[in-house]
Amino acid sequence: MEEGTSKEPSHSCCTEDAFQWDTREDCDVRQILDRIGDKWSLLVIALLDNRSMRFTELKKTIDGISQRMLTVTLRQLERDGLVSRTVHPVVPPRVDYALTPLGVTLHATIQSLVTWTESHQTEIAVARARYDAASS
Amino acid sequence: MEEGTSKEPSHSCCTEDAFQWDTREDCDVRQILDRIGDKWSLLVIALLDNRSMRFTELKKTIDGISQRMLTVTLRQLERDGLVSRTVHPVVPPRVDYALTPLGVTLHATIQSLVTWTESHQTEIAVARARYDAASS
DNA sequence: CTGTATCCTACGCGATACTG
DNA sequence: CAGTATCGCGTAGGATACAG
Repeated sequence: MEEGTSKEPSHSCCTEDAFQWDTREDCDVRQILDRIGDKWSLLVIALLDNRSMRFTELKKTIDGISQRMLTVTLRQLERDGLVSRTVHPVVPPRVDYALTPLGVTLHATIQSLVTWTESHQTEIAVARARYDAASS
Repeated sequence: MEEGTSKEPSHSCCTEDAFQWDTREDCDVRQILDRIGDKWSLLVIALLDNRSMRFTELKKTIDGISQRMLTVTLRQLERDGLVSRTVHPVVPPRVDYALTPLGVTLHATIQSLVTWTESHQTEIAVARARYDAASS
C-alpha cells in the first residue's frame, strides 16, 4: 500500500564505478540502512548464524532485550525477508527463527562489521581516552 | 561531556575461534555497534571516502541532516579516532574532515554494507510487499 | 563558514499485565 | 512458550537563535 509512493525511488544509486551513492532520505539505501541501524536487528542477524533459535533462546542470549522489542525486531526482519519464522503446532508452542538465504548474504557483511569492531576496539578506546584527555 | 563511563568494559568478547561473541550490554562490541547504528555516523563514513570534505559540503550532501546532528556526529567520530578534523586558520573558517587510517579500515566494511543494500533492495521490497499482502 | 546553546517534541523502547 | 496490548519515560534529534 505505502509502496505507491509517487516519490521516485532512486533506482541507480551508483554513478559509474564511483561509489557516490544517493543520500536522499527517500533513497532505498537509507531506508534499509535505517533498519540495520536500529538497536537490535544487527544483533539478531549476527546471532542467527546458520542455526535456528527459539524465541526464548534469543531472548536469553541477547542481554537486555525486552520481550516486546524482540518480537518487533523479528517481525521486521521477517517482513524484510531476512529471517524465517517457523511455528511448530505443538503445545507449548515452539517457534524457530532462522536466516533466509537472503539473510545469510547479509550475515556475512554483518559479521565482518562485528569482526572489525572486535579487532579495533582497543584502538577506539585509546582514541577516546586521548580525545577526552585533550579536551579536559 | 561527562561521558565518564565507569562501567567495566568486557575485555574478551570472542571465545576461541567460534564467533559466539559477547552480547552483554556493556560489551565493547555493543558499545561500538551502537555508535555505528546511530542515524548518521554510517552515512558520514560512507561519504568520506578517500577525500576530505568541508562541513557545509557534508551538510549539503547528506539530505535531511541538521546542523546540530552533523556536528555531534562528527565529534563522536573524531573522538573514536575514525575521522580527522582539520581547521584552516582563515577567514571565513574552513574545516576539513577526512577519514583517519582507522576510519578507512571501517569504511571498507561500511561500503560492503551499502553495496549489499544496493544489490538486494529489490528483493527486500518484494519480500515486504509479499508480507504485507499476506497479513492483509 | 562553522559551529554552540536552548528548547521542545516525537518516538523508540522498557515495564508490566494479560492471552492462546 | 510465545506472543499482544497499554502505558509511560528518556532521549535522540529537529528548530531556532546566537557567536567567533
